[in-house]
Amino acid sequence: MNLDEGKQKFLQSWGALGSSWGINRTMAQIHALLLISPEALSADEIMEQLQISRGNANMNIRALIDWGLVFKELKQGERKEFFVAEKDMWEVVKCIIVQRKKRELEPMLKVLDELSSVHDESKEGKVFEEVIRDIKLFSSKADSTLDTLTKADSNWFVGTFMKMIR
Amino acid sequence: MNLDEGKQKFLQSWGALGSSWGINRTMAQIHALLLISPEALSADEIMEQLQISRGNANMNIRALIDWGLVFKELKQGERKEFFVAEKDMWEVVKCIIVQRKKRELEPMLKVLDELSSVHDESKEGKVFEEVIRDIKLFSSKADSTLDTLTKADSNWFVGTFMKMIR
DNA sequence: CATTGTTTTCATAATTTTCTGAAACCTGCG
DNA sequence: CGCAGGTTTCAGAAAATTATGAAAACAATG
Repeated sequence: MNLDEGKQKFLQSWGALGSSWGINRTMAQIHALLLISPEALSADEIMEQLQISRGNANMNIRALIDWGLVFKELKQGERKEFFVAEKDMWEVVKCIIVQRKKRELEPMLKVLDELSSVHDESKEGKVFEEVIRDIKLFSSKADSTLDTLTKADSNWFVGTFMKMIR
Repeated sequence: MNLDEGKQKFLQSWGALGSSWGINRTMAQIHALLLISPEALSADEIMEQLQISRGNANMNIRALIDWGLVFKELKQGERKEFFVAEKDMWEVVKCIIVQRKKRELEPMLKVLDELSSVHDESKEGKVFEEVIRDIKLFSSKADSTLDTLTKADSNWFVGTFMKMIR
C-alpha cells in the first residue's frame, strides 16, 4: 500500500470510528487529517483535501477546538489561521474522556439524584428505586475512576496500570 | 416527584444517553423500560408504553437481544414472547464493552495492521508511520485492558480495582 | 390443513443530522 | 473611511437514520 492509499484508508476508518462514537464523520476526518499532517493546515487546505465546503470545515474545526483536540496556530506574517492536532494518543483519549464525562456522565448523575427522590410503595416503585440506586452507585464509581484516570499521566498508564491489570 | 414522572424522566434520559453513544434512542428506551420493569414485558406492552410501532419495537428488541442486553422469556401457557433485561449494571457495561470492542476496536486494529505496511521516505510518510505506530500501540493496550476488565467479576471491579486506582 | 394469534420483513414516510454556499461579519491597512 | 483577505453564520438542500404499517411468514391449535 502506498502513502496516498494509506492516508485515504486512514481518513476513511477514523471517520467511521468517529461516527459510531457520536462524533460526526467529518469532524473525525478533519482530526485524522491533522493527525497525520506534519505541518499545520489552513481551513482551505482542509476543505481541499476532504472535499468539503467552507461552512462545514469551519464548524467542525471549531468543534474540535472546543473539545480541545485541535489548536489554532498563527503563522508569522500570514493572515490565515492554521490548525494542528494533539498527537499524543493518551492526551487525545483523556480529552475525549473529560469532555464526555462532562457532557454525559455528570448530567446523568444529576438526573439520578433527582430520581432518587421517587418513593412508592408498589412493587414497581421498589424495583425502580433499586435500579436507580444501582445505576447511581455504578455511575459514581465510574465518575471517580475516570477522574483518577485522566489525572494520571501517560507513563503511569502504560506502566503501572497495565502491569497491575494484567 | 412521583413514580410516573420518575419513570418518564428515566426513559427520557436513558434514551438521550443512548443516542450520544451510537445506540438509537428507541433501543435505549426499550432497555430502560425493561430495566425498571418488575415483570417481563411483551412486545405489545412495550409498544404501548413507548408509543412506537410494532415494526420498530420488533427491530429494536432483536437488536438488544443481539447485544446480549435483553433476553426472551416464554411464559407457561402464553403464546406471546416476553422480554427481560439484564439488570446488573456491571454485566450491562461488560456486555457493551465486549460488543463495541468486537465491532469497533478489532476492525480498527486490523486496519492499522494494514496501514503499517505503508513506507515512504518523505516527511509526510515518516509522520504517517509514526502516527499509525502510536495509535496501534495504544489500541492494542486498550484491547488487552478491556479483555482483562471484562473477564473480571463485579466484586473484583468494585473492590480491588477501585482501591488500587484511587 | 384451516384458523388464529403472533412475529418478521421491508418499501415508503418521517425525522434528524449534516452539508452547502452565499451573505454577513470581522480586522488590519492604506 | 473603504477595501481586501479572511472567518462565521445560517437558511435551505441533501443525506442518513429511524419509524411506520401492512403484508408475508410462522407456529400452535383444533
